[in-house]
Parts: sequence; C-alpha cells; structure tokens
Amino acid sequence: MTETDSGRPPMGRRERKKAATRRAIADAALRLFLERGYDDVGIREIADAADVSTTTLFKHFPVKEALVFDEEADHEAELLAAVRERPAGQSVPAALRDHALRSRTAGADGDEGFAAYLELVNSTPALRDYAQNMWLRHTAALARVIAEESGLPEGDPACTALAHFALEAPRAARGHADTREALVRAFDLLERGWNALASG
Amino acid sequence: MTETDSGRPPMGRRERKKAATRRAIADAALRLFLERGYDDVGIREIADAADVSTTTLFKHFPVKEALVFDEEADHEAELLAAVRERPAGQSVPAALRDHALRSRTAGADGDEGFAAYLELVNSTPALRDYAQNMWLRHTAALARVIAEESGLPEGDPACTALAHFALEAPRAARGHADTREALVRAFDLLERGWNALASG
DNA sequence: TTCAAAAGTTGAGTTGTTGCACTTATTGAG
DNA sequence: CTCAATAAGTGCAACAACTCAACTTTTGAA
Repeated sequence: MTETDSGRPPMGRRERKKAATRRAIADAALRLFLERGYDDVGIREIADAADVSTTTLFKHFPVKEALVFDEEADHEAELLAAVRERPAGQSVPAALRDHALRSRTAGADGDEGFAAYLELVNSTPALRDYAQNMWLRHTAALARVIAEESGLPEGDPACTALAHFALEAPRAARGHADTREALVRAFDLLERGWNALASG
Repeated sequence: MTETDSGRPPMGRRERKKAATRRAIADAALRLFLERGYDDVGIREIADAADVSTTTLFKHFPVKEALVFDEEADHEAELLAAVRERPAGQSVPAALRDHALRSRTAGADGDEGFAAYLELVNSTPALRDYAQNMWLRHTAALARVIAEESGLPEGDPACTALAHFALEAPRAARGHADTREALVRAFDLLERGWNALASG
C-alpha cells in the first residue's frame, strides 16, 4: 500500500502522517455518507470512525461539507487549461461548454463508485450549494485567462461576466429533463453573445 | 397607530396580532443588526428584545437570515411586470437590465436608513447568499414569462438560461469598481446572444 | 541533546435550530 | 351562548455544527 507519493517535494514523516489522518477522516466520512446519507451522519460519528477527536477533524476540514470535496484541488487548473489549450479555431465559450460536458458526464463507462458519489452530491442541497460556490471561486482566474485569450484588457467586465455565466451554466441546466441539451442551449446563448460582442 | 390594514380581506384579531408579533420580531432584529452587525446578534437576544420565545421566533421566520428580508414579498411580481410591461420595441434582456439597475440603485436621493440596510446586506456574506438564492427562486416564473413574450415553447431551455443569467448578473458585476457599467456589459452579452438566437 | 513548532486531545461552551408538552386566546358551528 | 377545534405562544431541554483554551505528544532540526 504505497501512499500518495505524488507530492513532488518528498515529504517527511510529519506531513505523511498528517496526510494519512486527513485521508482516514475523509474516507470514513465518505463511506458513512454513502451508506446512510449526508444529513444522517454526524461529525462525532465520523470522528469516531476515523479514530480522531472532533477538534482534530475540524483542523483538517473547515466545515462538514468540505469532507466530501477532499480531492477537489485543482479542478481550477483543468478549467483554465481547457480554455488555453482548446483546439485551434474553437471559441472560448465552446471550450467551456465542452469542459462542462466532460466534467458532468461521469456515468457512462467510467468509475463504478463515482456515480454514487455524484448522486450523493447532487441529491444533497447543502452539498450542491457548496460545490457551486467552489466553482464560482474560480471566476476571477477564469476571467483573467479569457481576457488573455481574447485580447481584451484584463479586468474587462465582459470577461468576468462570461466567466461567471459559464460557471453558472450547469446550475441553469439543472431541472431540465435533458440536462445535456439544456447545457448546450445555455452555452449557445453565451457563444452567440460573445461573438457578437467581439465583432460589434 | 392604525396598523397595516392594506390586506384586502379584512383580517380578524387573530391575524392582526400575529402580524404584530411578526413585525415586532423583525423590527427588533433589524434594529439590533444595524447597531451591532448581523453576526454579533444572537437569536435568543432578538427574541428577548421582541419579548417572545425563540420557539415563537422560529415559527415566524424559518432561519435567521429571513429576519432581514421580512418585507420581501412580491419582488417577483415587479420582476415579471418589468418584462411584460416593458416599453414597446424594447428587448427582453434590456428590460431585465433596466429592472436590475432600478432595484440596485437605491442610494441616490431616496431613503436615509435604506442605505444602511443595503450596506448591512451587502457586507454580510450569509445575507448576500441568502438574498441571491431568493432571487434565483424566481427563475422558473421568469422563464415562463420570457417564453410567452418571445413565442418560444414553454420550458425551452434557452428561456431558463436567460432567466438564470439575468438573475445572476448583479452577482457577476459585484467586485468591479463601476458596478453599473459591469452590469450593463453583462447584459450586453446576454442581449446580443438572445438576439442572435432569435434571428439564427 | 535540546527545543520550538506542529499535530492531536480533552472538555466545556456558543449558536442556530428543533421537539415536546403545555397554556392561552380566537373562532366557527351548533 | 357554549364548546370544542384550532392556532399562537411558552418554557425547556436537546442536538448538531463549530470554537476555544489549555495541555500532551510527536517530530524536525540546531
């Protein structure tokens, strides 16, 4: 069982143990959540299962919701890369659309347990909201990349607007029978607006 | 001191007393919040100030944040009217933009204390989020009106998208030096996209 | 070896929110 | 008018998510 040694600077015993506790907590939490539902599992219970105190738990995760998004670091990098390294000739909104579709489509042939994970998140309001807010935290970074890619001045409100709307699009699509199509239509609106903005 | 008798069906003693307690609670809460800040006032304190029990308080307001948005009923009606009764020749997104600008501009010459109220809401994250979620609850209704006005089939995802984005626009504009201009630019994106969608 | 910082523990407290059992007031029907 | 149903309100205890302060145990390095 060789641990996560993907951390480039080789980490000492200290950090390794810390990471281990963190994972123990997150794993216990996710297992319990999947078994019995997010709202029916208390913090104390998770702490017990991971054999730590509740205070320790909160030193690793600021709030209960964060337990579910442990391995969430650097979706931002992927997001920015999706725009920067988009296929030649593709528009920025189209790249964002494809990225959204890719991120949101994890059911088809992929991981077995990952589907259950998505189901957990999407069916728990507290988690949905938390996840959405996490995405919105990338607005500024995304806006900056959009500005670069389109030659607009950094800080141009149009870039922020596009970034924000793109990150909100999945939420706007929710509730429609065909989520994918709804997403595509939403991005259609953005794409056409963006093109008109550039040419106008 | 003739109370709020604007309720069309004349209300009996019961409902009048209920409304009175409700107002007593909301008033006490707002006063305390303005004096010392939202986070530094506890529920128990508010209940004491209004001379009711915390149980009673929660029978009138489901959560703490709701105390601040007491008189919030029927911003929805105004919103829908702004679209339905827009000046001839004006586009739907433009009507939404104007409505957003109108709602958001309450500082100029208007109420004295109302500025403080806005400051309270905008400077408290919990309240900002709550308010935003309140707006988003009108998405479905707004989408329906947009569909009617534009002849698209009810439930068309493009309508939901426009509705959602329009309601998110103020949030996208926040953080920019010139909020008004940022708002206008965001709606510009939507308007052009919407037009292209119609003509394409 | 020595020592300071980091990780973890314990235990008690605060805060929003709910449940339960109970009292009082209003009302509508007979 | 009477009376039972209903709704408002009370008091209190409890819970769950978090926080705080004081203290012990590693662990990395000087």
